Amino acid sequence: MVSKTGSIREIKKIEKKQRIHEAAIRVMARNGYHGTTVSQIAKAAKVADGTLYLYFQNKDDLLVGIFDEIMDRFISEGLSVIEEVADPIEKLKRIVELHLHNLGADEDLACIFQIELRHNVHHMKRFSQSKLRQYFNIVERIIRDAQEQGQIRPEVNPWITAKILFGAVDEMATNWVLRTRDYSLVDMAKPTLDIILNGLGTHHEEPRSAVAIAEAEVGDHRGDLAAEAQSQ
Amino acid sequence: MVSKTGSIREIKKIEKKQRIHEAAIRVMARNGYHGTTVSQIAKAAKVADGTLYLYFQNKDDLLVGIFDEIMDRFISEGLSVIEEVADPIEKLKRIVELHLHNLGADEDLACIFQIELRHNVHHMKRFSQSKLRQYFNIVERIIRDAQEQGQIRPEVNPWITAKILFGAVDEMATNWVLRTRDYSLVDMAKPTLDIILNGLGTHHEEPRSAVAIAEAEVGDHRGDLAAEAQSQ
Amino acid sequence: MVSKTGSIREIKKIEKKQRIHEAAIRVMARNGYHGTTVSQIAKAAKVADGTLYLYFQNKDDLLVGIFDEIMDRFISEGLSVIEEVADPIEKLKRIVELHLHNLGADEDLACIFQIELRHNVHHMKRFSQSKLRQYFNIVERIIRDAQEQGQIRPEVNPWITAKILFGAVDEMATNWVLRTRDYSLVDMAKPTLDIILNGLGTHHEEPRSAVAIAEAEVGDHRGDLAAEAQSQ
Amino acid sequence: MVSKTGSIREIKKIEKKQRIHEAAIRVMARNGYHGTTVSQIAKAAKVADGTLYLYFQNKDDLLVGIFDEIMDRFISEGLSVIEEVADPIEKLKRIVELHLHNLGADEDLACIFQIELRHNVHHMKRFSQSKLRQYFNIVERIIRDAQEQGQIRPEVNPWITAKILFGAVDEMATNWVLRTRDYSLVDMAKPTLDIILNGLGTHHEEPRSAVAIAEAEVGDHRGDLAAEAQSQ
DNA sequence: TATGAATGAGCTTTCATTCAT
DNA sequence: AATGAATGAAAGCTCATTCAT
Repeated sequence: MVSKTGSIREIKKIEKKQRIHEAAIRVMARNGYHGTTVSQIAKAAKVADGTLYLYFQNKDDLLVGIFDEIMDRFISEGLSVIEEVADPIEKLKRIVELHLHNLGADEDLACIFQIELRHNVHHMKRFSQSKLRQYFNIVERIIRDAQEQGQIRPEVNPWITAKILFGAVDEMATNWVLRTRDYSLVDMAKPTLDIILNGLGTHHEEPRSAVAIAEAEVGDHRGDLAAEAQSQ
Repeated sequence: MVSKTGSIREIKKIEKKQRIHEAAIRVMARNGYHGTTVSQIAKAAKVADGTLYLYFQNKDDLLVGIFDEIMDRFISEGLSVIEEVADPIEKLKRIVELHLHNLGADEDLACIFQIELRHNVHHMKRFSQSKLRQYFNIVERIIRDAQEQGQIRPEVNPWITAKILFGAVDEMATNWVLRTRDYSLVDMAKPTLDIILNGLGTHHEEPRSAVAIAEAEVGDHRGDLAAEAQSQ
Repeated sequence: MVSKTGSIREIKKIEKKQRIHEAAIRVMARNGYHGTTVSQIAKAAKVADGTLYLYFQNKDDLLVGIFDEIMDRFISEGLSVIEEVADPIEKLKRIVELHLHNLGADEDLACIFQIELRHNVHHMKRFSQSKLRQYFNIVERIIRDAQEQGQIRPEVNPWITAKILFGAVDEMATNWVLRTRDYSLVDMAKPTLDIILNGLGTHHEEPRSAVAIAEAEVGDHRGDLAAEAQSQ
Repeated sequence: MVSKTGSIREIKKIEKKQRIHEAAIRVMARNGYHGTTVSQIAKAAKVADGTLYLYFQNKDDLLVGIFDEIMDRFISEGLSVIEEVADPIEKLKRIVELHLHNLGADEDLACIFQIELRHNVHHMKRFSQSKLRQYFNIVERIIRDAQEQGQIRPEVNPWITAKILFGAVDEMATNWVLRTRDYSLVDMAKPTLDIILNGLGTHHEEPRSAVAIAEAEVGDHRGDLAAEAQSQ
């Protein structure tokens, strides 16, 4: 009576949970949270309606689960990425690029993350607390480090700065989702970083930040970008 | 067949429409769009359920109507505000301040604007098009003017810049709504503008904006957000 | 204070009642009783919604009023028509022709009469009693006369006979309404009468009834009719 | 994913659909289509309101389903009945008898069939097309056969004849429903057939049908309808 | 573990009718 | 007599959730 294949079953269980997650993301990205029925998700995941309730408490819990999964992945990826470099400014760059890269790589996921997860105050609060707060804490830590190293003006508030950075990046992502994704989201990282990091910089020491220099390398692509932006 | 009291009735009609709008904002701010029933709105507006449908096609149209009303007010106010000054940088500052002032003055309105109006892709698209596009066009226009006058670096993309500015301000507003509004929203205008305008600026003329200097005076209380916010 | 124009007002009142009747027939013929709102009728009659209730107790009463009006007209016309001839068989012919002529002359009226007035048991009962009973009584009386004069077999039951005649004529009318009225309804009178009167006749005295002879005069039109019928 | 008890469930499903049909017929016969709520039908069928929608798309589809079911049964019964005899006239007699027998055996069904299924033009059209057309085609075919065998006058139009026959039978049925069914409906078959078949006949071979002779035996009780009807 | 038929609360919306003007 | 804005009861339908199999 003792299950000898416990671990295999465990894997299958995780697989099925994952399958339901994936299905939910696909269906909800197209129909929205309230426009999607539990039956639709079940059908897309190729399980029975009732089976969903073996893995999730209710429809809402499913959405929350998706959020937590996304955030866990984002954070662990973010942590490993910033470990690769020592320079705080470079860390910020990498985080923003990863953020936009991840969303830009999965349109449905981006749609869920930018819109469906925020469909009411309750979700928004949950969204802005817990996991997202970790994200902000990491960013704030880096900003403080940069301030200590004289790369960012000492007088700016790290919390506000993190908000501004996130807000700008978030707006880029949302806009990309709503614009039927007809341009590369990750390409928005550089111009965004240019402006904000420049705004944060201590310009008297070094008139142009490392970012600005890196940006300068992009060179003539800027014209493309501007053209693209205006063609929307 | 002709109404003798046409004008009076017309006024009453507008008043009632306004009353329903107000009621909807109050109730939806607390319960969310899907958590609010038409009956609840009707009761809050002190009209019968059916009366709502004399003024709005359906529940969704009611939300759309609120959005249009808000945006019309914001835009007309914004236009009159930027006419008062000639300097483009000053115009941007005033717009941001007005934006945060308006939302900060009505918590329920801010909640509707920041969250409920965006509860699905359909609304988001409507939100980002039409009226909001006017808003962006105005901001872009000012940015271009500032570039021509040498106040903003010529190489930044006005479209992206407008997005960044809006994203930062929007994030400030959303955060304020989710944080149970325990600090002054409009006070977020200055630090936000400081960073972004600084990032946009041609730093050789004026190394530090007046805002940055004012900010610097606040000193070292940066750890405490509320203090920071209120100290502005 | 005494109305000197009482009679004129009375006329206007009747006119308005008539106008509402007409409007109701037009609108209901297209949308059906339940598919038509009181407002639609009011608008078509160019009166306010509330005005309808000055002339009718409720929506149902309006339909009943239409029925009574139609029947009164049909019966009075029928009575005057049968007075013009003495022969009972000829009377029956004239009644059937009048019946189909009246309905065939007004498509909307036919639609109301054949379908909307019968939309539930309650109306059907009212329909088959009162006014329609007068109609049947007249037909039965003529059938009895024809039996006394040896034109119709004495053993047939006048009540059943009247039902059969009405049923056949009624089916013709209903079919015409449903078939988008692409043929002449009154043309159905002769072949219908041919079969039924022939079935009622005392064929040993006169192998062909007067009707059959009259019908023979139609001659070659029969081919047209058959062709038309089959083309449906 | 595969149901092990598929066949049993399938049977139960059909049974439940049937149960809902029955319930709908009972309730609608008393209250009419518009006078009956979905909840009433569900309660009568002893299922939940929502269960109805697992078997029918909407309230209207339920009515349509009933119609199709009735017609399928009528037509298959009709086909088997007319195969039992070779004589076309006898076939017509049997069809009419079956028609009135079926309706006369279930008062509620008759009520639905004669009245509720025809409650607006849309239903009438659906009623007169599709299934009912099959019925008419069968009757027309028999009439043509009878014409070829010299039993029905060659000059009568089969289409019109079928309409007259149906109209007469239909009126009998409707009248029976409205008359609180205080006599036997199937007894109306003989006198109806007597008149119409006599009207269609080629009277030189057999001056009087067997039906007419049988009818003649009833004698002089013709004043009393019930007696007449029951004496058949 | 998995199923999916069944549930029934709860929603939006309609519209005949009223009544203050 | 005429108006038409306001009413609110009432209905059809959906769908998250349950539970017998």
